[in-house]
Amino acid sequence: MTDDAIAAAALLERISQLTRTEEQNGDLYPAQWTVLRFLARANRFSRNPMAITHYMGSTRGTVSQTVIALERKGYVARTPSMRDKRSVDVEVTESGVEKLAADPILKLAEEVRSALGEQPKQARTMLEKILANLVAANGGRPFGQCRTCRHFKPQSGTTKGQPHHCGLLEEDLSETDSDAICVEQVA
Amino acid sequence: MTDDAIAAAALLERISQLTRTEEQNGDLYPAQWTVLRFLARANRFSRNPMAITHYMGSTRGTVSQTVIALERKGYVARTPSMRDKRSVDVEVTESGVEKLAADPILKLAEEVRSALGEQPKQARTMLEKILANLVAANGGRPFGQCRTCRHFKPQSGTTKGQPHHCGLLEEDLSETDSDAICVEQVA
DNA sequence: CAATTTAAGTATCGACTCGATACAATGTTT
DNA sequence: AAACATTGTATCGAGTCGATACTTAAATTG
Repeated sequence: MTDDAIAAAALLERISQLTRTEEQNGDLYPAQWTVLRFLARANRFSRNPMAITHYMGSTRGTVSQTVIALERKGYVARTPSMRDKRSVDVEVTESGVEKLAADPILKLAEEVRSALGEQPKQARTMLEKILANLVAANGGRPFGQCRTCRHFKPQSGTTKGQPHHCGLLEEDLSETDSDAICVEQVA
Repeated sequence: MTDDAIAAAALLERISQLTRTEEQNGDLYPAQWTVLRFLARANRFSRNPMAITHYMGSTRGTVSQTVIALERKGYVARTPSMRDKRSVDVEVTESGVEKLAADPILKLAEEVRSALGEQPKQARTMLEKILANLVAANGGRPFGQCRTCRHFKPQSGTTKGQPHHCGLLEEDLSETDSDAICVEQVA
């Protein structure tokens, strides 16, 4: 009865193993791809080493090294944070954006599409559920879209400029930030 | 339209990343778990470094090191192969079997089960399709069950002892070997 | 408000991963 | 018998990863 679940877990492992070794063909390592990808999708409150650490379930030391390696390769830039002088803002450079156009994850997405035909939505829903459970079981953070957060306060169309607001950080939110994923997001 | 496929690929990546870091809590590294797990499921023609290399999509050198590390830790034993003097048979020891009882993949299986309720079969089927595509696209080997192979020749119940036979390797097959996965398996 | 505690980031260590290369020994072809 | 291919190992360099120690800055507490 639990056979299917174990088989599914084993398949998940093998798919990730094979994808991982494929990712290694290039000048970026798997962990570096993960960080670059994350930074491209994260809002401005989340583009720092600590948020990356929470996202990856890793440790500060490891993430620090990975970010330094990415900076050395020219794909990200680090600048001291204004909000918190202990912290560092990590931004994807133009070179990094170009690199992401050849993200190996796109190849995996192609496999998913050709394997599942026109129903990749089911796969997405299924994997989202598994991830949610995994995160909940390990005290991790969901990193959902800012717009779907409990602290997200949309403002009426009467105000121009920065229409939305975060009730937790007490900061205004651009449309871009609202669409991106956030460390602090709570459903 | 391709959004769901990309999202699914990203979820696959994140699930594997988080699972991976969890696996590291113990005296075995992710690659070592993969090898130990594989050896426990592989038939006798597949319990050698070269088969492991094909399974993981890795290289001989890397696998060699991982197997040596596992031997040092006492979870596998290496003996020269009779069939091919260049080759080495790698067997899981009793200690290795005990270790596998605490396989972290069982925890992932638990997440899959609790996330998907009583329909983990759909997840299994879906992931099997994705893996098949991934393997086909990269010239890898499927590592299916020996019994489902093109070269598998079941013998009638009249003969006792070794009832089945492999037409490729011209070797008799026990029930255990027939149920296990094989490097040479072809659908 | 000063003292203590907590948090963010970095540096370093040791074991491991991983591709690449080189090499020895054995199999396979020709 | 000679040329070629395959299996496994050793070694190198860059990276990963948890652990530990340390610095600086923020948050708590008295």
